[in-house]
Amino acid sequence: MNTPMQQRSVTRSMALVRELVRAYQAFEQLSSSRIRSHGLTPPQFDVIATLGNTPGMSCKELSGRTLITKGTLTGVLDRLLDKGLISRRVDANDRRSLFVALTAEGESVFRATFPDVTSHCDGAFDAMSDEELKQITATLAGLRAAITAKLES
Amino acid sequence: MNTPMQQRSVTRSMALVRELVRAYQAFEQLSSSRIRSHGLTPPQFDVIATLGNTPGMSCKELSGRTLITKGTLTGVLDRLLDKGLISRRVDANDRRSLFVALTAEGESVFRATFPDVTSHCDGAFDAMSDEELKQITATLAGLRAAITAKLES
DNA sequence: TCAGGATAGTTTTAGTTAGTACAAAATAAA
DNA sequence: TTTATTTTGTACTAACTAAAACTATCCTGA
Repeated sequence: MNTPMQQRSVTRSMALVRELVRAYQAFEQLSSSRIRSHGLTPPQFDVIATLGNTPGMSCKELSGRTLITKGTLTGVLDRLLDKGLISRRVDANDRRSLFVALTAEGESVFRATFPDVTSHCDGAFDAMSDEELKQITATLAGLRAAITAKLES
Repeated sequence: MNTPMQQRSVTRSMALVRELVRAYQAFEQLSSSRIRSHGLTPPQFDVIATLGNTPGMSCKELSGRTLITKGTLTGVLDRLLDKGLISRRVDANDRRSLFVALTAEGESVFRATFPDVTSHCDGAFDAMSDEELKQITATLAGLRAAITAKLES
């Protein structure tokens, strides 16, 4: 059992954390359902969206930009390859490296899905002013900074 | 290609969403690493924490409180059973239902891990005042409300 | 009472995740 | 050059995830 003082300390951030998790989950649900309606999973969409409007990139860069770890990325790319949406070929300069790019069909999927998903999600914030969005963004950045600081300690 | 107007509209909430995701991921990393140091996974800890200080409950109730879907819960409970931390027994009143509770060892794991994990995570917000926490919580609640409203439309 | 529907939990399927180990290739050091 | 280290991507494992199908049980209304 905790003393009352410890209990109070432990509980101090609980409401905040719960709201953070809920807001995140709500957004995930919003974007995920729209993405799945296009026959893609969220990580697959993430890859398509990252490759869109680029000439392509290495797995390393793709992994860094999408925050998908390299082990996971292998499987995601496998499935996109099966669907014919990407191409994978060895880099001429560095034979360890693969150059990943959208195929013509991948490009067309990108053009069809990306604006739809982003504008749908954007619609959640129609009622907010630019100023409001800016303030919330700053609040979230501060929150992340506090958590990151603790992570690094 | 989008027209400039569409592009602006699509991009309006991007910074906000990115910060929301990052703040969430940072918190997940903070709590997850502490939980894993106790030899539990986050869902396993979630179950232990939910069962702690209760006489036990059905899978249905456990699923509702932890937000773990019932199919996933089966596997999580299997592994906690293997570790000897929970018991599962058929409800006498309703033979479809299972009554899940912590074992003595599960109770002791709860007492050892729960205060440690929550106080560690709480430490991220030491530099913030109660007032600040309250404001951020309210901001997040508003954000969630906006997203939920869109979800339901 | 008994047929149909609702409910509780498990199983199945497809996919994502982190983490570890690994092989091949590139780079640095001796 | 030969050795050592780093980097890139893949393979594999254990765990988690949602969703849908399935099984057993319960309940309700004719």
